[in-house]
Amino acid sequence: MRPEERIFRNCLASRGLRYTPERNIILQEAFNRHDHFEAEDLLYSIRKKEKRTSRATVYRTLELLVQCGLLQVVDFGGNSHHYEHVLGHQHHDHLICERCGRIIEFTHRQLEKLKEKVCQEMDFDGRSHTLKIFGICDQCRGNTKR
Amino acid sequence: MRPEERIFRNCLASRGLRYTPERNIILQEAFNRHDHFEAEDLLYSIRKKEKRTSRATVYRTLELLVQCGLLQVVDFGGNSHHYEHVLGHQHHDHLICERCGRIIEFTHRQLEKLKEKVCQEMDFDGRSHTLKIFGICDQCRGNTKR
DNA sequence: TATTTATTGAGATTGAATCTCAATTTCAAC
DNA sequence: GTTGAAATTGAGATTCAATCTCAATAAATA
Ligand SMILES: [Mn+2]
Ligand SMILES: [Mn+2]
Ligand SMILES: [Zn+2]
Ligand SMILES: [Zn+2]
Repeated sequence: MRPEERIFRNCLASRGLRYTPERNIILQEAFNRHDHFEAEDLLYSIRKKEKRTSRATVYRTLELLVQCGLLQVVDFGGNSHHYEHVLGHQHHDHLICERCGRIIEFTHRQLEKLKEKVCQEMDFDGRSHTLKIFGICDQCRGNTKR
Repeated sequence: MRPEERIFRNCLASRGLRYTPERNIILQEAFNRHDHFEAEDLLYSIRKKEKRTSRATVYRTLELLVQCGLLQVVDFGGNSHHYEHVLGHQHHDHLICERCGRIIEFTHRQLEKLKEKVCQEMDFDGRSHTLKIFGICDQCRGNTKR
């Protein structure tokens, strides 16, 4: 059994909820993807495969997947939420190209330290963070520096 | 003349646009505030003072104020945009208390350096960034550490 | 004054997200 | 395998911020 399925089953069971066919379809579709995606996209993909699932169930299930720690909402400033995998991905932040919209992931160990320092100085109990850097990606600059 | 008014007038003039009474009211109201605010709040405040202004004009004018560099959109993850002053405020980032919703501003000079480093390593021309740290504020922890 | 151009506002529209509730499914107990 | 309680689903209604439409109005210009 795929690890995400086991986790989802366990999480649901521990809350007295059921692993239904609809939830299975949505889980599969969410983990077939390997980029950031939107709820409406997911719904569209599922319907294209003639698997009928309601919009309400998609939204409800994505919320459950977030609660179970399998997915995460990530906000790129548009008018809709985006989701990404948590399972199998370490924490990372994002570069966002303002010209082509490309999203590039990165991690930087110093950022974690800096976060600790800021929290200490501000007497804040920081639990999580998001850093987004907006600019122009290398492709859009035609691979010329600056 | 208040500096924000001069800037707004100049910016509008340079684009062949007019400084109207409605735009004046909205500018004033936006700069009376000294925290993060939403378009609907602003509209409500204006109407409470019996100054009739349409929702469309408020949204349109806020957009102009952003384009003129007087305001900035800042996203706290809710379902609506928030605005904050740019004029008279240096760049800063935000701590967001997940219990009481309080927004705390901070600046940290190392963050700018780190951003430069990340951009260099990733071959990305970074123009701006936002860092949000989510957690629990000192007040919500009852002023006890951790 | 006449003409052009920008602006406004009431209301319609969009679109993501949520809600409602009757019908259906699931599961455990008998 | 029948029964009943509890969870789940889906079609469609609803919400809400934000945007759009377009006729009426105001301001600038000739
Ligand atoms: Mn990501
Ligand atoms: Mn701020
Ligand atoms: Zn790009
Ligand atoms: Zn707090």
